Amino acid sequence: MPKKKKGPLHTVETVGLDVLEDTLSFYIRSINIALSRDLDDRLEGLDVARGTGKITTLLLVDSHPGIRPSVIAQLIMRDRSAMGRLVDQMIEHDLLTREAAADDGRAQGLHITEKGAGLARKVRKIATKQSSDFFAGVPEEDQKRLLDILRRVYRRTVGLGQ
Amino acid sequence: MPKKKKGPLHTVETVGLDVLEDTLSFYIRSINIALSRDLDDRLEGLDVARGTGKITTLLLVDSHPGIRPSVIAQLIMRDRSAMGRLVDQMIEHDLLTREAAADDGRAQGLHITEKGAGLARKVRKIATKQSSDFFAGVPEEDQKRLLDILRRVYRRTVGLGQ
DNA sequence: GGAAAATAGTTGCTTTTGTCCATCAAAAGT
DNA sequence: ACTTTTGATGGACAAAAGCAACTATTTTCC
Repeated sequence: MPKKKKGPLHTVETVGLDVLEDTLSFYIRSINIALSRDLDDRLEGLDVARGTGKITTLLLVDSHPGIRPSVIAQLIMRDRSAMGRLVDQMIEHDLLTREAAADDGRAQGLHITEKGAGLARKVRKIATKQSSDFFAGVPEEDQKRLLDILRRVYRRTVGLGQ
Repeated sequence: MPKKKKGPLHTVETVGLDVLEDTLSFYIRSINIALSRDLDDRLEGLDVARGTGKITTLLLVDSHPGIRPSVIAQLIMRDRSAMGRLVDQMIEHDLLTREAAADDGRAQGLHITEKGAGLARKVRKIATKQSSDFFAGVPEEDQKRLLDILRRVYRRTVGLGQ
């Protein structure tokens, strides 16, 4: 009979997650934390640290010149004031420019700068690399399926038809 | 020929997500936001609002009496000081109690209160309900597979053997 | 044509949260 | 005995998110 090891009853290895074991929210939340930290590390010093939406904003402005802040806000589920501040930051870092929209006096159009475009290229690589790293060991087919499901859930949540 | 509709070039419906379209982090982040807000709504007034780890803590303490704060901290990926404050809050709300661990003078064991146990029962229902609501329209089999993948990624991230 | 409602954006404020750092006590390893 | 980890606490600080109020423009609709 093995010697009784003294120590805590419940350790990280032995505890079950209760009902959370089969629940979306727990995993999503945890993985989100892990993913964010990891991304911060990978973006070290890249002017776009702390993924509060900067990455999405950067890429969207790069691929959709003239896009409006409010559109991005909806996509990243933030309110306009937060979005405004985000844009301020990025302009200070010389990643974007802001112009009045031609057709609507209330709105603005965002445009990428040279520096922003360069950064966008790097960020694209990093983001896709991270994704595939986290998927290490998961069969290609499952990856696709997972992304598919998440995409569907996301689109429904944001209020886009499937 | 259809009349040219004036309006912004890029709308929420028409923009693509660039490279993020196929990237884990974006969806995880967004869905996390949506999920958190939704959960807050469902937990309205339930003493465990704002899901910063309270839910996980509550359930874990309920199903693992005597569990230590530091173990929970690891599972929810927070540092001990944040965890301590979390426990403080929950003790104030009379959901938990804190005792010195019998076998280790530094450590504590957490225990659930009556009130906490009652809340845990409600929270379990709410959490599973939310999960299935978000999965609406996704075939059972895919749900299982998705959770499976997320579980694997999570366990690896926290540092548990597969 | 004009009043009312909706939309885009900005600003200020408050609250929450998380992180960093130092400290202290106990345990484990040498 | 000593040094090094580990568990927990407290303070200070910074980032971030949510709210509400306000301006300016546009759209709606009577």
